[in-house]
Amino acid sequence: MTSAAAVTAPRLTSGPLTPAQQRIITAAHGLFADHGISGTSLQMIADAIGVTKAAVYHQFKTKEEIVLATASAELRILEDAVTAAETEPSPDRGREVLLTQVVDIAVARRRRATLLQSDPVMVRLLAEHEPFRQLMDRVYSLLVGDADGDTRIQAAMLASAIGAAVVHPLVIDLDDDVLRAQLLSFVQRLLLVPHR
Amino acid sequence: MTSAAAVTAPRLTSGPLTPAQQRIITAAHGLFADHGISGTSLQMIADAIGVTKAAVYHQFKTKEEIVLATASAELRILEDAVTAAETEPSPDRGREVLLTQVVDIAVARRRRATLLQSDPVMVRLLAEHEPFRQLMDRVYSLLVGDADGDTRIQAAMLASAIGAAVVHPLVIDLDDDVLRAQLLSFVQRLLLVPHR
Amino acid sequence: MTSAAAVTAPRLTSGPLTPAQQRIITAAHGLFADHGISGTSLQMIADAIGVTKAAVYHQFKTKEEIVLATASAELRILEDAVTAAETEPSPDRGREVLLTQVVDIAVARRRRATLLQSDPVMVRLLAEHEPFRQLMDRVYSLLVGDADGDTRIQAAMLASAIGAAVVHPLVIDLDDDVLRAQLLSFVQRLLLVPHR
Amino acid sequence: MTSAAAVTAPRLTSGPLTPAQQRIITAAHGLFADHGISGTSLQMIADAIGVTKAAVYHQFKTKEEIVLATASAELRILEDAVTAAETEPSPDRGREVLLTQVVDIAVARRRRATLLQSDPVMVRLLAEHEPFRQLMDRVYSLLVGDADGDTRIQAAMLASAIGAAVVHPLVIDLDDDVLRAQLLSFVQRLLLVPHR
DNA sequence: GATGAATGAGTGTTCATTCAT
DNA sequence: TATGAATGAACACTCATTCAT
Repeated sequence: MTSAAAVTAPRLTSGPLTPAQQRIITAAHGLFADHGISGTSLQMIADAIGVTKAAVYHQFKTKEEIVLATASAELRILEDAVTAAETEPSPDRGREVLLTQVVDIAVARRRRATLLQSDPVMVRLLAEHEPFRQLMDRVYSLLVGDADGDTRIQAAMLASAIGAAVVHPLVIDLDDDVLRAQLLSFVQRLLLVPHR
Repeated sequence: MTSAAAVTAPRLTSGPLTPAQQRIITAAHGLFADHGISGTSLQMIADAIGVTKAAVYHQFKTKEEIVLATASAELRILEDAVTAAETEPSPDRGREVLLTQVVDIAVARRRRATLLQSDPVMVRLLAEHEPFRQLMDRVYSLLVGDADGDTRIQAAMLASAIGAAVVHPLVIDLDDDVLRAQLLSFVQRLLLVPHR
Repeated sequence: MTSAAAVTAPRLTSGPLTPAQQRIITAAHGLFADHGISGTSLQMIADAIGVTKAAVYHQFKTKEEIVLATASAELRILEDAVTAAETEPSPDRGREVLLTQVVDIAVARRRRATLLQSDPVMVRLLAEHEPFRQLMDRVYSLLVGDADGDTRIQAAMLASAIGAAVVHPLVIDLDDDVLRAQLLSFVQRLLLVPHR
Repeated sequence: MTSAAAVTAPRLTSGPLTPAQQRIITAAHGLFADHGISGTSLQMIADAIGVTKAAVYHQFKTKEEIVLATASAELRILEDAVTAAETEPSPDRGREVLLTQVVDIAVARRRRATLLQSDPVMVRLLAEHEPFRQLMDRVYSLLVGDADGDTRIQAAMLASAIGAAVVHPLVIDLDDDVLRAQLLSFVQRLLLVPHR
């Protein structure tokens, strides 16, 4: 059932990026994370990779397209995790698999990942773009499923908390492996241990 | 000890705001939350309250001052909670008092609160401004104390979870009381359940 | 009947222009006539009157607004002629009065007038803006009335001849009075000589 | 005499256009008529025929060359009419033949023809390019010849009026044959019937 | 307290054009 | 023949900010 959904779910993006496009979105992503999307100009992106603004525009028709491409690059990784989780037989296992993978992704990508959750421009874009909405629907469906109210909220909080926690000042200089282990332990404790 | 710090800690802002200033930062805060700080122009703020740009400049010398004022308004509430927590005799009690209050604040103010954590402009401002840094030091000191890595991650998770969870799509339409109860439960489980 | 229409007909523009706005549209009109509307940049307009682009934008929100204002200035004169013609008791007299006045206007303003008929940007603007469309309806109603195809062509010839002739290279250096007399003669012969 | 001039007059353009070039100037002409020359970009032209900008540049070295080519295509038809008129023995007959043909051309090509008279870019180009100037000299020589002042102006006005009238809103949906017949009748009446 | 006018530097985007392939 | 990548200059427009009134 869950696996059936995975089969028909549309992928996020049109095609692979050219090396030139890759360089642009890599630079853009870093700048977006540092200055916010609105605070990042195309001039800054162009300067960062040593080309002209017009050259950037040759690869992407608009700034929005660049933003979308950075989001896609990030979300494609999440999509794979979701697809994997959807093949799990039980909702509980699916939820656990997804959160475990989310921890991995969040820790591994740290700073970059935050962009997706926090920047208002990105939030609006994700809310408006159908493929993104569909992916988030699948995520929520996995997290929430047929769970009761308490479990729903806890799953949502956990997902958010993981994303936000990995960039928190208190842990910013922590080793990746230590952080990942700790987070996984938290997830299991909070998700699985029944709440008295 | 903790209370001693509170005595000498400098307050966040110069003085109370005039009604005209209040109207400006109220409008600004809403716009910042919607479009980000970089994405909000003084023209938008002026339009939102029906005055001219120059009138806004009459109240605040720069845009940064407006941003600072919106942050101060939010953080002053947090400061009171911190000050209260610092008077508690035991670190454990202090932490609990702080978290309980923070949950209350976060739930009550919901959307507005995110701004402080997420917007890159705000993050930079908070990192650069001494009074903000001192307040955050007090917060972390209360949460973490002289703790090891595990506890730090715990605290980061707590802070992040509270901040992020209250604006999560899955809980955005939840009743305030339900959300507050859930968050408190979440906090307690993270704090109390021993970690093997 | 005709006069009744005049009473209710809406005027073309909102209000009188400030001196600063006047300077802008005067300069703009000349540049539009020389380089076309698309061929005239706001930089050119700003340079022509010795201010910055931003100063121009302080007076008019968009380039289109400037174009509209130049059109309005020109058409307001036409509107007065139309209003006068509409008070004439007989359609024939109304037509004659209008054409006589239009000849005067066209000759007096010469180059500037062409802009309205020829520039594709202006043509589109006039076609889209309701007040302009209404004025042209009144003009055509006066010229054509409930006439058949022949008369329509006659009217089109008249309007075109006047508009086009005044800027024709062969007459461009002609004395105003001579040109006006010729045009009037032309108009009368088109109108009076019966068509077999 | 008039015919002698025709023999030595240089033709307008270098040579016949390749099919690829034809497709380009056909598309360009339509776009020029709709958006003006300044308002038409090479990208628009390339898109209109489904090739790349660079492909267009492979056929024409500059945008000006495209504009020139569209003008040439139009003016070559006029040139034939002029050449025919120049073989007429009497100036009066020459004038009549020319205007008759101009009516035919103007009606048959309608919208496209206006471009030549109205667009400021085209006007400048025609004024600067020697072959165009020579053709216009021949036209004016035919129209004006040794005529007196009145006839000169009338002929000029007629020529202009015909060009402008065929695209006038009042006649835009009229049948070509009806329009042509009417215009011819006007021309004969105004040109030949003596003015009392 | 507030306004209108102005500015210099920037925004995202498009321009005509070139050139290696 | 045609393309894709690139560029410098320009485009319309907005920015935060200043200042005389």
